[in-house]
Amino acid sequence: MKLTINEIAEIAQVAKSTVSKALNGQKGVSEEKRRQILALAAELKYEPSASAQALASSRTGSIGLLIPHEAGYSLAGAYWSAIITAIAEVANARNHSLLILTPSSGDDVSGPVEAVIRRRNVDGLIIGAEQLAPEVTSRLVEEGIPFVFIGRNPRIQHYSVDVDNLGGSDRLVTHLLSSGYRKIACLAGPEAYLYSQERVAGYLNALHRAGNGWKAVRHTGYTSAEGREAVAALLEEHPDLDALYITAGGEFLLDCIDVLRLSGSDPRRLGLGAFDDYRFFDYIDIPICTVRQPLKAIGSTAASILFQFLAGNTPSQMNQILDVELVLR
Amino acid sequence: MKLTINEIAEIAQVAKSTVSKALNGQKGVSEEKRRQILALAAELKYEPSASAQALASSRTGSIGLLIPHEAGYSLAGAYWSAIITAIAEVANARNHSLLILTPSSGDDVSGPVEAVIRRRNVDGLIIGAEQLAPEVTSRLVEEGIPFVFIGRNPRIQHYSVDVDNLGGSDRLVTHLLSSGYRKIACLAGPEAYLYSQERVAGYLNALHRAGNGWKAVRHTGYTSAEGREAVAALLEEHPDLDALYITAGGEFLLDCIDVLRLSGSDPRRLGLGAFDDYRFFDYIDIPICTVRQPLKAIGSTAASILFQFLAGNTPSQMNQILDVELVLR
DNA sequence: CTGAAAGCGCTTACAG
DNA sequence: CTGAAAGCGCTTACAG
Repeated sequence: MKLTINEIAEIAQVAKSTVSKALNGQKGVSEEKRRQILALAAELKYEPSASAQALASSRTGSIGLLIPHEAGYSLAGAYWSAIITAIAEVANARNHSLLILTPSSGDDVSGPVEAVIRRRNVDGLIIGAEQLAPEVTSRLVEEGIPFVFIGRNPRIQHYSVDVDNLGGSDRLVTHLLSSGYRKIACLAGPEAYLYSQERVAGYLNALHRAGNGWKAVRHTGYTSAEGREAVAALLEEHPDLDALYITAGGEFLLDCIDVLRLSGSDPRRLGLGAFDDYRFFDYIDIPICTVRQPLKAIGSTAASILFQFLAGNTPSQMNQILDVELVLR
Repeated sequence: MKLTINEIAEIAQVAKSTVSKALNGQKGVSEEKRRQILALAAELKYEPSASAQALASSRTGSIGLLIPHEAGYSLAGAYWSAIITAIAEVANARNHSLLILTPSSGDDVSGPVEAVIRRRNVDGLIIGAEQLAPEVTSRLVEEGIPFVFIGRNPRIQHYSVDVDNLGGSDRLVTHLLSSGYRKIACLAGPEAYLYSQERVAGYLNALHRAGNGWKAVRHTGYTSAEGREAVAALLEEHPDLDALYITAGGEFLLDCIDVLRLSGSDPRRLGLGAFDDYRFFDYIDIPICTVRQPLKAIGSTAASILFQFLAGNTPSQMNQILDVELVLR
């Protein structure tokens, strides 16, 4: 049968409340009894029942990662995969479980959030921030469920971990300029996303600083069809462009390369830049410079901030901005 | 405050046991009361507390996915990422949460398993099967915690979802043969892994059926260093090989391609085959034929089998083998 | 069909 | 410091 706190109490000849205090490191137990009880629990390999503890203390011992469904489109699987691993590592170290929450296909993120609020099955949430409606997070605030953003949301001020989109973009475009390209067009993700805006701003900054007058920006959604159309349009409007900076990576980038190839223009002649790095870029026949995001650090930083909240502390900084790395090819 | 079954009972003017039965679809409630209670609960958006339900019923309402840490090496992030998504989808549909379990770095899989046994925080487990020690799963069996394998384990007979490694391998090598290659070497993963053995067997089958006498097999671990060394050794021992079949994909494959390039031999002249497909193979300058695994189906099938167990049913088939798809380039 | 009661395994005031 | 008791929000025999 399951080993409970009652057995421990009986064997140790103390009240179970004493066992509970000893195990949880609370004051009100003599050092001697504490040692005895701790030793006994270790010997018997006792661990408390997660659900009993959760019910009694109203802390579940688990945190949730809420992945917006659309994330699958814009980001390669590698993105969330690396982040999950990093979060799991931190959660492990803190003796917490990691719940993966994701809307049923077709639904938005409010479903899982409402479920979490009602079922009370996590102590806090890490949330992919883009495309989140303010109503959703205000529910979380009402209910006192702490959460941390990965990325930021233009409509919601909240604690977040993000990367230096502006600086990374600026440095990448500066590199393209220093490589001799002068007509660098920018293909960006949805205009509503903060990181799209920032990456475009970095692009414009770099051009401005270099005194480069030629510019062309186009926003697009992340579906294959939209991306292809956008590249085609850019090529048509600016047949003289000599470089293309795409503010996203993954599958989306591959779609763009497809169109470049089909257009008859030789992509190898074009300067190519992208945000998000993949090792396989080393293996394709087109040199492409990228900005690499510190995925593991994003995950572990977000988790650490959440655990600060759970411990009752408020982080000093609202937005944690992590550095990115330029990968030149 | 939290809306509980007591409030529902009070408003509906019935006992809370009646509410519980109505909500859980148990018999012993008049149709009329059931309708009333269900309507009230829906109106008030009542959902039971996960921890209270777990404690009282000793079912947690969540399942766990146990990812062996080493998986990160041998398989690209895409592998588990796709599987997680598929499992989450099924768990969602069944109103269950998905817990991600992974050993702390450096540890093996027994840590999370023992934690699950003691803390009782999942109803069942989906486990990456390779490299699992029989002692670990026998603990699960003792404790009555149901589990399903993804992949199979040579030392443990258990319910599993796997892909047709043998057939896929056979078909791929047969294709290489029909393309005119005659000296096809096979670089396989660790010999202890069942899928390595099966993929090699498929390779040998294809050669044998074609009456092709030339063969060369080498096993290797999945670290970058081991992989590189193995390719180099293969090239040295068999300078006349005209094709290479690598029974794994992802980062490992990229390491192998590195060595081929460095060796001075032109990889474009070589027939190249691999197990596991990635879209970016379309973009590298070496044509490479692959076997594509149905990742989503692996995840959702494993989850379905687990839920069958949880419902008290035993699947008719012990090993579910899913078809793979050849991708020719 | 209906409801009062006990119990799941903990935590947390509270009294001694 | 120590322990008896109540309570967390459910489920599940059990009696009516």
